Amino acid sequence: MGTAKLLSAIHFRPIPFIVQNSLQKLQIGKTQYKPYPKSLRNLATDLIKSYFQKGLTEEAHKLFDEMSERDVVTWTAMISGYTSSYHHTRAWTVFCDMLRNGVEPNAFTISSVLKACKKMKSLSRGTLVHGLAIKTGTKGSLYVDNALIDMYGSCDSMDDASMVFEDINAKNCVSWTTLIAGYTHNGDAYSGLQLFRRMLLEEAEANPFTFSIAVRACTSIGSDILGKLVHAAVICHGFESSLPVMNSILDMYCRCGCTSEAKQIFLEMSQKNLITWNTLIAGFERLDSKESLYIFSQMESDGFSPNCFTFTSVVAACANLAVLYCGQQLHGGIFRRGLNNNLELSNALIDMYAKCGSITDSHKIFSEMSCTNLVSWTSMMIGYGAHGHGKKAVELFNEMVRSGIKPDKVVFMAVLSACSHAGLVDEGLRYFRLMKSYYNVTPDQEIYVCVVDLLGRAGRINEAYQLMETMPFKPNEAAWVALLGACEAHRLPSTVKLSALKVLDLKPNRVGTYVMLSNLYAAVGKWGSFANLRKLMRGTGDKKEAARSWIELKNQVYSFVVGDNIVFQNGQVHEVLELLVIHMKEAGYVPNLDSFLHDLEDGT
DNA sequence: CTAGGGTTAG
Repeated sequence: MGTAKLLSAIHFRPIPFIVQNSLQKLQIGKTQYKPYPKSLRNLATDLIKSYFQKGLTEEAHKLFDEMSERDVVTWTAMISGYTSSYHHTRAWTVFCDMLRNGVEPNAFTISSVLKACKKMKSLSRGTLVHGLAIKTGTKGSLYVDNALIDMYGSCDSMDDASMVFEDINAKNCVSWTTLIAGYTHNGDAYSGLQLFRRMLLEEAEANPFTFSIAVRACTSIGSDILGKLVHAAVICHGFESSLPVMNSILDMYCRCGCTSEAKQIFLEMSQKNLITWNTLIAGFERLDSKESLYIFSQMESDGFSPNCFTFTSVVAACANLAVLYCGQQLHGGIFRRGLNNNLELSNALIDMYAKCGSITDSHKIFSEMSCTNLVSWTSMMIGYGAHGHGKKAVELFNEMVRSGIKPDKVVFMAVLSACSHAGLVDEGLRYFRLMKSYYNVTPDQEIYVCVVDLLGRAGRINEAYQLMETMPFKPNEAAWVALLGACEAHRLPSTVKLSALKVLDLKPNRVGTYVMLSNLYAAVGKWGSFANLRKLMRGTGDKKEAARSWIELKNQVYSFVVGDNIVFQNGQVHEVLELLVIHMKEAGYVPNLDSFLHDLEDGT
């Protein structure tokens, strides 16, 4: 019976005992023909491999258990099967069993188990295997050495990775690429690029893999200048035809903010795939959300079908633009395509609905998710915070902790900001203390700014100022801006002046600060200082953009600034705005017209 | 039976 035939027979309905029968039948010939046992094992190994490829790990395990004779190849097939199907710990267990059974590992085994160590991020086990590789003489095989580089690189041990690399006398392309990737993934992209340069100088053979990781290194540094150099090298080596390489170049230009370069590359690319479109759409979501929606419509008319990556970006674009109707339409498309179970996409939808003002829809998505992660909870809490439901955000935090998810820095920023906007000062301060003492998260500068804001908004300016003095950082611009806003809101002219001057010291061109300060001078009748400051402001060359508001009405977004005659744009918009003003007055809102008057005098 | 690369969220 041929292997192929046997394999196809069990393809759809794997029944191990049938296989076992077949194997036993084959064993009849064992006494007559010596080579049979070996081919028998080969056949079983082929089966194991085939089971793993189909994702049938249990079947592979059963067959392995039923085998009377196993050689290195069989053991290795199990190890590499488990490793490539994300059962790293089981791969390790099999490896240990193998050693206990007295089977000596070969180069195949060692590189497979090193991959498992890499996935487990276990430096201790990886180092153990390194020693074993030396003992068994398998170190020296390029496969083993390259796997060692990769393992050390993934376990944040770049010195060891580099040592193994330098020890190889016949380095190949994989050796170079793996080490470059190691540096880049460890946040040391400069060393990665330095190595890449050395590689080109030594005229080692580079392939598309090498170039895409080099481009990625430039992206993580955020340097389009280096990126352009690598791009030139790509052209010199004739890898412009490689789609992965061009996709990473496109990503690099997007993330470095080079809008026109990104567009040009995209237009010039002779072949594009879904990843190409997704990269461009994701890039423009960050740079120009409106444009990313336009690109999305082009993609569909170009015959590409969006996947969850695509939708995640365009949903985020809707969140940035606060266009609810558009977001709802996308949500419909997501549902039709059955993508509504994707974790990242659901997280983006939570954020979108919250930013578009529909917090109930955010919660509906959140509550219907089959699995959630830290980001899901955080998005929901940020949504509640922005809608003024500080209590709900805090409740959610406690529920999250109870469900066994460990909070990180961003969650605490969400809690603190929610407390700040809901006036839950003491609650916020309690979490700030627990953050260090109980959750073991070290507060950074951004967290301190949140707490300054928390105290400031509540009018506890002195405490806010004290915290700024005692925090382990020199107060940055953001901290002073938070204090400045608080002082202004609580009408404390002397502290406004102090903090405004501090902000100007740290960021001389911040026009908003000049505006606040000049309004302050005007309020106390110091017209001379007021005029001086306004003059200074013009000298900064940084113009304050007029504050823009917008309203979405019947699938159309209308934006306007002070003084726009909205009746001309659309009578209905005007009506809606009038209604809003009535509601606001009913709710007791008294507009602050202090600064408004001065702006009129200034003629702006 | 063995090694390296391209797109997603707070």
